[in-house]
Amino acid sequence: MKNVRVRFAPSPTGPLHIGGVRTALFNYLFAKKHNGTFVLRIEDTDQNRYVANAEQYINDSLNWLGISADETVGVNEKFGPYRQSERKDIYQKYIQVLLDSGNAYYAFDTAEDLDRERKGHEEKGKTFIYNWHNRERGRLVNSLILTTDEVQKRIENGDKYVVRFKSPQDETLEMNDLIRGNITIDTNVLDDKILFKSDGMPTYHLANIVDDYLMEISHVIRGEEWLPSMALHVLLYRAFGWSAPEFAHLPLILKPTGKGKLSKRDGDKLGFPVFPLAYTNETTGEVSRGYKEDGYFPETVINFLAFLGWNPGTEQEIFSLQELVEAFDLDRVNKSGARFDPDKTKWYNQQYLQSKSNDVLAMAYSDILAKKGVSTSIDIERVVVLIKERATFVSEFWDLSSFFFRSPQEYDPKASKKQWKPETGQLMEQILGVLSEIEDFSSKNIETIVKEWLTENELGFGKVMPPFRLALVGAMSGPHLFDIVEMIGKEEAIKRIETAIKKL
RNA sequence: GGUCCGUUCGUCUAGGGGUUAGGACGCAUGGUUUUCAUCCAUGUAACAGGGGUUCGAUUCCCCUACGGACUACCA
Repeated sequence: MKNVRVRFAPSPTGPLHIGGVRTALFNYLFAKKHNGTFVLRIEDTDQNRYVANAEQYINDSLNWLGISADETVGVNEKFGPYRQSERKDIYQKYIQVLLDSGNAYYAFDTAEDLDRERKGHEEKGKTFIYNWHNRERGRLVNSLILTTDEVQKRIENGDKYVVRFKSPQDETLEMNDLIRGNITIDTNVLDDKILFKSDGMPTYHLANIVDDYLMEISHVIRGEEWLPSMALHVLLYRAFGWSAPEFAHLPLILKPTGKGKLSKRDGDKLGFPVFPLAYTNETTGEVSRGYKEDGYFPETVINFLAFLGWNPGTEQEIFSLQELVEAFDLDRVNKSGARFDPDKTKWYNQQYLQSKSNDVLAMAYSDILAKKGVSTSIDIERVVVLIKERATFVSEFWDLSSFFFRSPQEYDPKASKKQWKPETGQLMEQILGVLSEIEDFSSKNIETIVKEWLTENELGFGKVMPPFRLALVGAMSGPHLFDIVEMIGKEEAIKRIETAIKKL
């Protein structure tokens, strides 16, 4: 494939949803697979919805995931500027081209008039389409109906106007989508879309086509919500006399349950993030959780996102970013929407957590301990070795290992009732004696000696070991008991047993 | 309502004219661990329905149903 250039073109209206992140990822993978260029363009043509910190958020998210753009604001600005708000004069120039060639026209209809038309049609069970059906009826006010003089007068008069695309009549458009194949559309059902707004800004449609052309975009990979606009876009390329890029429309990410596409509310309701990074809405102060802050690794997010709508056709499910680049292929992207499954994301994180080296995990855990104000002489890495296999998130480490750093604050009531019998105290007194005499306080040695003692005295394992664990841990869970004994040391072990005897 | 797109286990999906329709998550059971978790094994469960085409259709075609997107001077 020659000179692949793709773009991710979000509008900075808030935090980047994982659906958007997935689109960015697929663009990135496709670009890298073909030694191409991944462009990030900021589509900020809607001044009303603009959110100041959103652009930074987009960059931070892509950086965290390791899929930063090759070209964007401040980076290799070969075709800049990369913010559409800074390209106004360019659009002005190109809309004039369309006006001159008769592919676009001025329209003076007010929003209220159009609303009335829509409602009127609706009441009659009809659909209002702003195109040749209505152009000639005289109810619309535009340069196709008005004389040149009238148009001129209105503009000079300062009348608000928009520029609309003049869509062709009676034509069947055949288009190709890399994922969906042939798509046919009758141009008679097409709206004469607004290309230029009365505030002097282009709409998405115009800006998008002009920029993709000028930035030499070869493949447009975007969400399925754009499929209905594809005809307009193809027509625009034709009107300009440009050859259109290839299109690929990605399937949507759907709610885990119920109807519709994944939204922020689903995350709130079911308890999972829908954003890569936590985000604070500056006006409402509302905080949305993020995958990063929830303890997911960037590899996890990349991996599960890649598998939403794509698969390699093999049984391999764990892919690094580099492996994804090699395996990725638009041919293997699905057509239908994928329901989001939070359970599977956890499974991915567990897989990645297990594959992390102990010192890396120990470092992450040290940070958590420091924040909790826990200081210890215990080797954190040794703790990590003992607990990591039962964890999905680093954030679970504390609950899995707090007993290494401090004696039990309380005893699990259910376990106490079941394991601590009237004669248990006596047995624990005995084990105290056994422990205090052990010189080589290593897990193996303690285990051997305690087991010998149990056998010699014909004591049941089930009578001694569970309360022993309860005394040290406070619950019936945790790593191998003798590993815990070794780790906390003789003195502490004895202390904990004494406390348990008193308390239980 | 209109237009377009889609439909394989609960979920993500593989497959594709003749298969015991495969894998993963989840769930269940058993084993390991005299704890819990992990791990391992096993099980659970699907081609939306109806017509064609064909010797044969889950696979190709049509219809219906259902789902989704779009239908803004938002992207």
